[in-house]
Amino acid sequence: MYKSAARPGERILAAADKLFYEQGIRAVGVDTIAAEAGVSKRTLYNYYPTKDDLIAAYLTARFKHIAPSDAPAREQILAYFERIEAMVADGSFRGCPFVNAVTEIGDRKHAAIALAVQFKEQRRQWYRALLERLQVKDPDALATQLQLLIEGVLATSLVRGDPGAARAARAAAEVLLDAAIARKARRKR
Amino acid sequence: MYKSAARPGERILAAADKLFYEQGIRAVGVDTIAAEAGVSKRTLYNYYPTKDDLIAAYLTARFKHIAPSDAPAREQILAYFERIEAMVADGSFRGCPFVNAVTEIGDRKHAAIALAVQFKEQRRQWYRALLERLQVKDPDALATQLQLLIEGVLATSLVRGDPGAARAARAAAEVLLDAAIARKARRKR
DNA sequence: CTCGAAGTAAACAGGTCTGTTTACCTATGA
DNA sequence: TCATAGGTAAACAGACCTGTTTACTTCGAG
Repeated sequence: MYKSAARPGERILAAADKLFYEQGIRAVGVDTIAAEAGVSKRTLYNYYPTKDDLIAAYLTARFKHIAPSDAPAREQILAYFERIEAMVADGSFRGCPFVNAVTEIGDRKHAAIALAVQFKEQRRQWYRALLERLQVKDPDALATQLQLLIEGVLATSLVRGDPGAARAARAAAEVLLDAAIARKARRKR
Repeated sequence: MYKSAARPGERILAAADKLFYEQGIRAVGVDTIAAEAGVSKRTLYNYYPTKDDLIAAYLTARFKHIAPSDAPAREQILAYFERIEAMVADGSFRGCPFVNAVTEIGDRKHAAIALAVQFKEQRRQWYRALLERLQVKDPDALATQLQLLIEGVLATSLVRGDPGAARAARAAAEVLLDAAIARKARRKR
């Protein structure tokens, strides 16, 4: 039984996602979101009692876990840089939504800040798990370093939409991986 | 002949710098800046005809060239990570003002975006010059990679004010430097 | 002494924002 | 049939924003 393309709640969230990400959280008003969703403001406030709730819902929805894969760990790690490169190349990239939210929000007690911290840590753990499979010496430290490269690519690509940054980061990640694996091998000898 | 602690124009810029950086460009209104500077709004608009002019002046003032130094190149590079670590540790760090401006502004034709791009490129060239002194194989590529680490540290420290990120980045930079120098040495043999 | 530049204080104009309210509509299930 | 849940449309309240204007003050140079 189809009532419309999607339920109001979903359409609102989709509109918020598009507008918040493309234009920024502070730059977009609730009226604009309601119009984009094809929904009255009354309905929007029925689903999300405040704009802050909508912001939190937007980030929560972006908080996707990465599907586990059996592909080689090294390839999975490097593939992430390639995905960013593709997003930058097609012009749809506007930085990391979580970092942007932290920049825009100011209030450190806003739910969005905690979500951002959690998201980054979840990603770091994802790297760490892959690195453990590679049996590098200090997976935790290397995971942090790889994530620093990722963050660097996100920020750099926001400022200057040049896919070259992602390629450079990928190359740097390879150097770090090789160094960690070589050290391990040396230790093994 | 002292008229007051500082000229109105300088006080306005100092107030704008403090408030824009600490709270964000969009979060701070001109009234607040005028009050902080101890200046009437009329005077503020006399010095900076629009808020955008004030934003541009704020970023231009942040656009400092790094003083040339005779210290060893490698130490100069690593010292930058330590400076960031110190800023994060004392709680005064709120991200890179240029990246924040790009995030907050939206309009790609705003003078602030060009300033941000120039600033990042200027920094990259600074690394490149130092790396040339170290005679690494591809100073340009390595400069980009080091800057990615820097950007990563800035973003990560904004989200989570943990000085550990800066230390991890410093360690990663050392690995990249060592790898580039070792490759060079190997090539020399 | 006086004139003009540069400043203050405060109101105002016109716009936008979040959030509320009012009045109306429409489909569905008992 | 008809009550009701859930929706629309549009006005409204109150805050805040950028930028302008008006009227008044202060102070130094000629």
